[in-house]
Amino acid sequence: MLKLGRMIDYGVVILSQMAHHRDDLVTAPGLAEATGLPAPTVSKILKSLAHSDLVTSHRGMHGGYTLSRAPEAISVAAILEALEGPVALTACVEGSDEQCNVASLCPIRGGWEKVNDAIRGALDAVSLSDLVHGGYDFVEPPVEARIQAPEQV
Amino acid sequence: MLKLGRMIDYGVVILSQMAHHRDDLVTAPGLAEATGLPAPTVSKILKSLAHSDLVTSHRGMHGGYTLSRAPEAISVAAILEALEGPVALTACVEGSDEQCNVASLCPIRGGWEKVNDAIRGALDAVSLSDLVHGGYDFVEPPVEARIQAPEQV
DNA sequence: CCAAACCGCACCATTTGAGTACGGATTGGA
DNA sequence: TCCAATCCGTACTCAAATGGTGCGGTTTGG
Repeated sequence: MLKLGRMIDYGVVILSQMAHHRDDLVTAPGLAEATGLPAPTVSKILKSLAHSDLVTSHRGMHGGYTLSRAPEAISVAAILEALEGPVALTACVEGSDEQCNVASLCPIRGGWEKVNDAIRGALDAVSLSDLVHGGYDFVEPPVEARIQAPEQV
Repeated sequence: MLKLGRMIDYGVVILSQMAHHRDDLVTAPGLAEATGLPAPTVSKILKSLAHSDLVTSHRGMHGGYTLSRAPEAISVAAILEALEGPVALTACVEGSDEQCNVASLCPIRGGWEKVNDAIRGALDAVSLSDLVHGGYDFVEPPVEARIQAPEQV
């Protein structure tokens, strides 16, 4: 499967939305309404993004968030690491000493890092603006048309 | 994080072990003992691998498994798909119609497939023999030295 | 006819992740 | 001076996916 969490997806949606208000200061509730995502979740994601300096937060009464960099300078890898930590395919790979008990006999560990790297590279090559495809004007849909309605069936 | 399940890891260990007994017919319990992985799990994994024709099963009394192809011809992507299904980073990507309720406003969907593809490519470029690194002779460790002991603290 | 192996399902438990809630800190305006 | 809007951070709960196990069945060789 190799699926990544929903947060990443949300993050991209939020960021792409922000990319269209590049100069404005957008608030978390505002983004929630604009995207149709649940407000607390949006807030949570924005905080994580702020920690990685993908967005800048402004506190106080007329606070909000702005993009820290141009959309072209934000890679999928960066978003991924901001929201779910570094890429680590298996337990063996990252900063684990004896996590992988099979590791002693596991000649593969080094190999995984290779795969790990290949994927990170692929992820790093795609930017936010690549995702929104450039020249796509983000048709503002009627807000009430898409409440969250998380899952069905 | 983008981590993939333990099954993949186990699968690679098992397959690499099999690669060293290319001509022999190895049994599931035998592999379990050789790798230190729990026997039922090994059996389960082998069954999945057999479904994808990565290994061939031989039933009956002196049954067992053999590799179906050369280790160089087995990609990480193949193993991944055998054990955890196709690569699908987000809910939007694969065969979902209205799964992604945000999809109507989501100009990103096409973009994800691009990322998806990049990753699949990266995964496809690494073969089993790349992982075991060739020329690594898989030092047979003392069996009792490594029970599973999944996690600690 | 029996034993050794694979087969396939269904089941349980643990872990992970998503989502929520609440109290706190900061800033600008009334 | 006070208040309201906003971000901040932690902790908690709930649900779903994952890993792991068990059991009855089928095949095949001795």
